Formats: sequence, C-alpha cells, structure tokens
Amino acid sequence: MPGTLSESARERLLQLMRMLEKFALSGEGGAVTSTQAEQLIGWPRDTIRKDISCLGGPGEGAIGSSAGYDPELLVPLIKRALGLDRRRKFCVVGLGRLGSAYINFAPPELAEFELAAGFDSNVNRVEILKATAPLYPAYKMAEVISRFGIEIALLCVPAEAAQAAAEKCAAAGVRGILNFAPVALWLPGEIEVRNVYLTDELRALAVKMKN
Amino acid sequence: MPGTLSESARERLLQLMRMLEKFALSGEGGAVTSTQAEQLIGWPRDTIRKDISCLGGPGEGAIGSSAGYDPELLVPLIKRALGLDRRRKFCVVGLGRLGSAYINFAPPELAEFELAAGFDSNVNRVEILKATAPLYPAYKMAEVISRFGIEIALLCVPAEAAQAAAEKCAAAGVRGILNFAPVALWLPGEIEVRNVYLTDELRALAVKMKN
DNA sequence: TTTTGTGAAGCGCTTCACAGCT
DNA sequence: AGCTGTGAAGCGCTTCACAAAA
Repeated sequence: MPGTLSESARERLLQLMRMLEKFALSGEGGAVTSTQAEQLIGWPRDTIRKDISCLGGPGEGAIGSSAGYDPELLVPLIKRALGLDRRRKFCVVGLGRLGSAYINFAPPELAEFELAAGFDSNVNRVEILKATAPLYPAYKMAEVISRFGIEIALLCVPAEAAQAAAEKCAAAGVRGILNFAPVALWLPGEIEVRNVYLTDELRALAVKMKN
Repeated sequence: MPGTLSESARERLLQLMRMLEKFALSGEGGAVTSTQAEQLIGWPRDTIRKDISCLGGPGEGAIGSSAGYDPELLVPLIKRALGLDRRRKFCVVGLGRLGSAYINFAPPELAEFELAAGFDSNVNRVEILKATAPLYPAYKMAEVISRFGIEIALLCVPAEAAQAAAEKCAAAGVRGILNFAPVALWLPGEIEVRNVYLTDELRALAVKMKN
C-alpha cells in the first residue's frame, strides 16, 4: 500500500539505497535481486520486497522484473519516498576540533547536502581556518542562515553553549539539528534533533555486544 | 516477564537511564514517576512502566512505590539489564582531526568506558599530541590491545585505511567497533559494528524532517 | 486522588504462501 | 529453476483497563 512506510521500513530502505549506490558504481551494471540484497544488508527478502512494493506510484506497474531490481530505477524511487530528492544546505556551528573536522566535508556520493557556512564565536578561528565553505563570526548566524536558506545545523559547540546556539539556529529558520554536544536540547516540536553523542554510541554498541 | 526486552525497549531504557542520571545529580533526590518520565523522554507512561516491569528479578517485589521510582535503585537495574554494569576499555585508532577530538574524551557521567590507548601510523602525531591516555604507533596495536584487554575501537582513520585497520583490531581481540569512516566494514559476525557516518546521520535527520 | 503493576485486547509489522511471469 | 508482487496469516509490541496500594 503506497504512502505508508513504517519507521523500520524507512531505515531498511536507507540501508538498501546505500548498498545499491555502492553496487551501481562498482561496475556491475546489472540488476539486484532481493536475495542478493538480503545477503548484503541482512534483512529478509520478503520484507525487502514488501518495502519496495510500497514505493510504487499508482498504476505505474512493476518496479522490478523477474531479473531483479534496476538500481538506476530503484534509487530515485527510494529517494523520492524518503524525501531525499531535494538538495539541502547545512552549516557547522562551532569550529573546534570536531567542527573543523567537518568543515571540509564533501559527501562522496552525489551530494544531496551542501555545506553552506561555518560559524564560530572566536574570530581568529574564522579567519585562520581554511574550508570549502565561507566561515563567519557567530554574530552573523541569524543573517547568514536565513539569507542562504540553510535548513540543517551541525552543532559542534561545547556543552555549555549548546542550548543557546540551538535556539539561535531555530530562530533563524533551521529545521533540523545534528547535535554533537553532550546535552539534551529543549526546542519547539517542529525542529528535528538528532543526537550524536559518543557516550550514547558507546553504550548502544556495548548493549549490542551483549555480555 | 523478565528476560525479554525488545530492541525498542532497550532503546527506551537507555534514554530513561540518561534522564534519570541527569535528574539524580541535578539535586532533587526524590522519586520519578512514569508520568514525569513521559514528559521528559516522550514515550507513553504505560510503555515505560511495562519496560521497567521487565527488569524485576524473580520475586524481588516492587521496583517502584506509589511515590514513583527511585533513580538510585532503578539506574543500576537498567544497567544490569543492558549489560552496562561492567567497565569496558576502548581505544582510538587514527588521530587525525576527528580522532584527536576524541582522545581527550572523558565521559562526564560515571565512566563505564575507559579510554585506554590511541594509535596512529604517523609517529610524529603520536609524539606531539597530548592526551589523558597513552598513545602508540600503529604497529603496536595488536600487542597493546590484547595486553590491556581493550574491547572497543573508535575507528577514525581515512576511508582507504578503514578495512585494514578494522581487521587488525578484530584480530587483536576487539569485540565492537564504532566506525567513523565512510565505508561499510566486512568483518566476522561476532564483531559488532556501529557506523557513525555523517552522510547517514544527515539523511536520517532529513527523513525525519519529512517534506 | 495519585501512583505501580499486569493480564488482555488491539494493532501494526513481518512472514508466509502462492499466483503470475521470464 | 529463478524472480516479483501481494493478500492473508501469524506474532510481537503497544495500549488499554483495572486491581492494589499509599
């Protein structure tokens, strides 16, 4: 049934898409079957087929053939379904060790994300660091974010400064925040926050490691 | 029913634990009710209570009272259930911008993880960088990892070097890898791998941001 | 009245099984 | 034989509703 994609289905499709992209540019132009996909990403083939069947537009007929799925056809469908078919601008807030590690980041795959700016309250850093994107002092955040239509912020400031910086981002129009600071952010509900905090990652890993 | 914790239940308990720790050291020594927890972490109170009820040892009686749950009692129970009641050593492999950002990392909460070593193939970096943990040249990885019983590796090397480095870790006895390099690792099944890759995080965030 | 704790109902996702096709 | 696509069954998690206690 098109239109309904569970949380888990979206996650599987994300993995599938990544795998298909790798597969496509690794030479082999052919189709990918659900059986192959099962071996590569680990989910049952039936589940994968069901997920894919949810992507179909109304009355567009089959997505795959009995030879399998064509990555060239499937990847765009997944992107559309996941809302990844649009370019989004993001910025890095806080250019310490972590922030400056990301400031030269250019996603190797077809860039659906564009690094549009970097900010730091320390003017020295802004002037010294080299980056592919323009760097600005922190007081220009609101202006730059709204002028360029930046939608996502990578929050790399120290924990003490995180909440205030996040609020500035939100007020300026940012709609999603990747929070690398070890604090929980309290923001209006329409802002999506995703925490990337080392302790949590370590814990999640340890939990999976079982005993 | 003790013993059965779904994937999602474990994730909720992880969040709950984090919240309880914050709550406990923020002064207020009192109990936390499921209603408060609902407001703080967002999951329905019934679900939270069910999750907690799964923690109970056999015949130990109630975990909470009608005043709520005592963090001092609950947090250890959660840690035990999630296998986080044991100290684990980890190391940082690759001391570039990202790796060196983590080399001074000391988790603010009661450290259930101990940074035991850092490695880099560039001997200069090893000698120049300052860190709370000892740093070694890469060729000593196998020896140091097994000598100290390091269980987890933070893989911060460039993409080209990731697979080889991961294999060295695995061979030396590491049982979990936090992979910051933008490549999928192929490792024996008993090694847990958790990818922390910026593009994936951005995508996941964008998906949640909907339209 | 608030709370926890829990059996049972409800519901959504996964899995099965099979039809149709190459 | 393989493959996709899909209704239906199965099952697991969440939610409900209520008992018991403070």
